[in-house]
Amino acid sequence: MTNNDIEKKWQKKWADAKLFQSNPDEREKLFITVAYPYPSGAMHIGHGRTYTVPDVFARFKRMQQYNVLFPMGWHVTGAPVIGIADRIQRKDPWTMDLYERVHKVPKEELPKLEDPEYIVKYFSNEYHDVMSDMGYSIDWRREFRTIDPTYKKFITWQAKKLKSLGLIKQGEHPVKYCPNCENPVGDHDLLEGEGVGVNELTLVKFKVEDGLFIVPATFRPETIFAATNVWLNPEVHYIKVAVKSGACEGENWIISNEAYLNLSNQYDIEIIEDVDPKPLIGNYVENPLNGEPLPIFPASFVDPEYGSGTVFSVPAHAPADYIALRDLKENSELIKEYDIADEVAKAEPINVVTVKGYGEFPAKEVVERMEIENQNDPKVQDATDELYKAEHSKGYISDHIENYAGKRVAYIRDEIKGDMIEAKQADIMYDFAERPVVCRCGNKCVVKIMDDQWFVRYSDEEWTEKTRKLLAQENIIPEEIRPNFEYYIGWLEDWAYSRRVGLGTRVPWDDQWLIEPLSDSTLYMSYYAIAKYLKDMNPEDLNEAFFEKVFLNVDSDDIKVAPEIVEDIQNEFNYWYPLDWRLSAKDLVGNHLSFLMFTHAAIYPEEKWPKGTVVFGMGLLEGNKMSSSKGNVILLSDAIKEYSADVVRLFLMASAEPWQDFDWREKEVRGTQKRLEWFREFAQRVEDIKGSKLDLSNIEDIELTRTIDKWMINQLNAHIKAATEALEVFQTRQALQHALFLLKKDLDHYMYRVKELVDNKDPAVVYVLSTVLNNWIRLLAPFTPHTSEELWSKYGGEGFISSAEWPKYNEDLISEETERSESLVQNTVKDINEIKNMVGDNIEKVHIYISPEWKWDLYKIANDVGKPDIGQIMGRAIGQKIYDNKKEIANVAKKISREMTKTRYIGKIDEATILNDAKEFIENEVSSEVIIHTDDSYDPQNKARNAMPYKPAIFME
RNA sequence: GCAUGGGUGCCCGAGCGGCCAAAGGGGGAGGACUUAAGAUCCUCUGGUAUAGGCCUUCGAGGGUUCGAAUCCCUUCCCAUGCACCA
Repeated sequence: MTNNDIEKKWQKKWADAKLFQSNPDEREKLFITVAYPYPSGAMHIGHGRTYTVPDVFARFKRMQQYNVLFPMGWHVTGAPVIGIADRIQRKDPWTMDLYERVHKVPKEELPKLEDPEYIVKYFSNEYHDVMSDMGYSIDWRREFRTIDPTYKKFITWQAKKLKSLGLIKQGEHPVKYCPNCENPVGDHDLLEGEGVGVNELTLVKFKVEDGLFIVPATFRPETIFAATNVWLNPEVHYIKVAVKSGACEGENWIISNEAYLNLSNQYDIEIIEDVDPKPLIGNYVENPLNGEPLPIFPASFVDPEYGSGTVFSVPAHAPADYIALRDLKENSELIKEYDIADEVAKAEPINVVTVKGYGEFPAKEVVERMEIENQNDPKVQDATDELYKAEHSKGYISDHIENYAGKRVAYIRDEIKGDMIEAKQADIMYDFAERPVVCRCGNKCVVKIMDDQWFVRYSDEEWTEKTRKLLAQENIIPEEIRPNFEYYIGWLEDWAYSRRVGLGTRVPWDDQWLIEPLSDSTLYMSYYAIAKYLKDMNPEDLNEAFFEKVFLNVDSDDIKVAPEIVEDIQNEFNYWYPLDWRLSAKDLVGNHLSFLMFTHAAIYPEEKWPKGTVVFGMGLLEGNKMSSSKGNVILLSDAIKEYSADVVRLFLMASAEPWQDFDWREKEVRGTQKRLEWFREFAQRVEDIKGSKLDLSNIEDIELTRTIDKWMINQLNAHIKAATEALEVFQTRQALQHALFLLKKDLDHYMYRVKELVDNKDPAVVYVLSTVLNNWIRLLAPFTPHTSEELWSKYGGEGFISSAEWPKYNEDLISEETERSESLVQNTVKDINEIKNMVGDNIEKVHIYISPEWKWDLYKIANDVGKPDIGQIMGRAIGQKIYDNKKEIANVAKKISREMTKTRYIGKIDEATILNDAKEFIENEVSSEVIIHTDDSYDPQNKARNAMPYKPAIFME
């Protein structure tokens, strides 16, 4: 039988025994969930880690005899699969290749992926199968997809509930939008411009004449104080538009024809006529902030696509403006053409921002330092980036600017913007941070303001406060990310609740919209508790009254489900809730995990609030970021075939703590595999050593006398303790360090120490090894359940190991004294060999001198004093008359003072017995005869006086 | 830029006031076993030292302390997130 076969065998046995089907009972419950996957591709080892952590924890808690519920569902709502299906339909080569080669979809299945619903069905089935192959202890009766009619009913209730609480409202919001498709577009729908942000710009109104404005857009409204002129590009097609409604109603603006596309999606504007820029050049506009007249100049760098296609010039602080002005001053032809000689001559940079490291005109400095040739030099962008960054982070408004002087640029910007909007001197517009942004249909995208969008009001103060309280009561693992949660909960603005495209549930009161997919995943852990009942019910019966009763115990005449069934369902919910642990990836802290907290805080009473959150790190593959789209992944199903589920689980759990990034390195996975094989062989070896059938449920108890045997049991107990404590807080790596690696190291050491006894079936050794194995199989069961089941059944364990009792440690069997005894032996061997190396090897006898009683007394005194204070130690030692040679006491006290910073005092240990116990071993290790002295009757070189507690003196001859 | 986390030996990574020249793995060197290879086990892997010692090291600089990889300040560098979406 291969390992894969063995694993399959146990998975079937677990399923047949319904081992992981959890129902309410008398035991203490534990409810753990992990963010359900969005199955748009095959499961890879990164996902493997995510779902193995809760399984390990669930199995651990189950062995501690908790009633554990670990369910799973499929988040299939959202837009990505729509795009994927579309690309498959178009036979987009990159997508086809990705799904055939990376996700390994069989050729005959591939065409079927044209249907988005088929995609999620296909991959959620794939996930289900791989999760089973991994041996996850999931209660599959509660499995669902988020487009199941019953689930949609649940979401409908949730939506209405939030709305009735006043937490959903309608509003406006800028989105990436394709005018051709007439739809908002997500990043995955773009051909170009993925990840490009939408920036908020200030549209500043420079008056040309009453009611007519040139409206340049800027990131830096504070620089308006230093404007010297306005730029128009003579080669650009400008138009005049009328604003038909809103705060700017009745105004006419001059913008570029290209800007119209974007701006018309944000303002209610209408084109009046074309505008020839040339006659405008040389005319004046009015600076809204200070009423200064500013001339209009020509510039070729003005991009008609960005903002409004016009620019106001700040030569002191904007490199492009500085160069454009310099170019213009040198271009007599242009000056003549537009007859602007006086104006150009007068135009000089004006300072507005003071920034450390720069003088009065930073733009001039940067341009000159970078040796920028002219306004079309690509280095202009670098110069701009540098200066914008510096002025934003370190700049202050200069002293001559009224009202704002001395304020930090970073803080004052929004204030200036707000003041100007209030005074109708400016307004807001949005534009992309980078271009181009192209929809998959091939058209350029714009920023559109959607004004009938629904929002969840996460900005609501009262709600935020309640959520903060929820957070404060929660366990967060790792604790370090709690500040992140605090930050996000405070920072979250209103969240767009509705979308136009994708799979999902309709907004109940406005069915042109779908509920945004992150918003249908904020309360669904409750659904797991009851999913097994709902599966076979008529969705039409699941009205709001039903959910109100089940979750909130609100009575109603409208409930259509039979009362006794409702009661069962309600009881089950009340049994499992609140959720004990929620697990999810790091990148969901700022949205999903926070939303979950918000929603629970809003809908449920405090006793139903979640109790713990665990956040995951990411996965690396041989040191590189894992990414399906780049093909840099290993599918979990392949890894299972190659190494077996237990090896994959073991590696994923051992290589990093859940919240750290793990790195899948083939070499180390092989190492893990060998380790597990070693463990299987070890079990067999114990039986071989025993020489008869090993029966783990019937280990003959015997009294241990040898130090080394006690030491091994001591180590076992210490490792059980450490592993247990680590697992309680999800430290899978730490737990495995003890439960596998360090325990193995100790066992290796033990076997080495007792190698002479192993052949004689020494009863103490057999007892120790059987006890170790008995505990060890159980210790590893959460991590390698299949291997543990196999060994457990093979060597006489009772029942399934999955429900066996978690090893208990005996605190009395863990003592520092025992630990120190063995290190005394080890250190002595080490010291002897070290000296031997230096002295040469014509050594026949090694004499070991043990520290006399009075030195132990002195050590104790030194320890009581607690500081290397020789005077005080001496005083007490003499007072207690521990020894009559004061000079010798002083010498030793000095040594102890130094030593005690390195070796902690744990009380006296019986060094004579310990060393005599290990005499044979030491002799073997140092290949000489060893004589252990408790006095200095034979001490030709006067070495015995070097003997110190925990460190015997050594003499060789 | 803002927020959070982090910089440790050849590499990955633990440690977070004194048992720290620093766990554990990987890699490397040597040894045992074996006809040999592999597997396994043992030892070593900062420098130096003919009696168990000494010296230097935990991004850089400064400080607190009898004592700092660990605490405080300054500084440099790296990772992640910053939203309409899984």
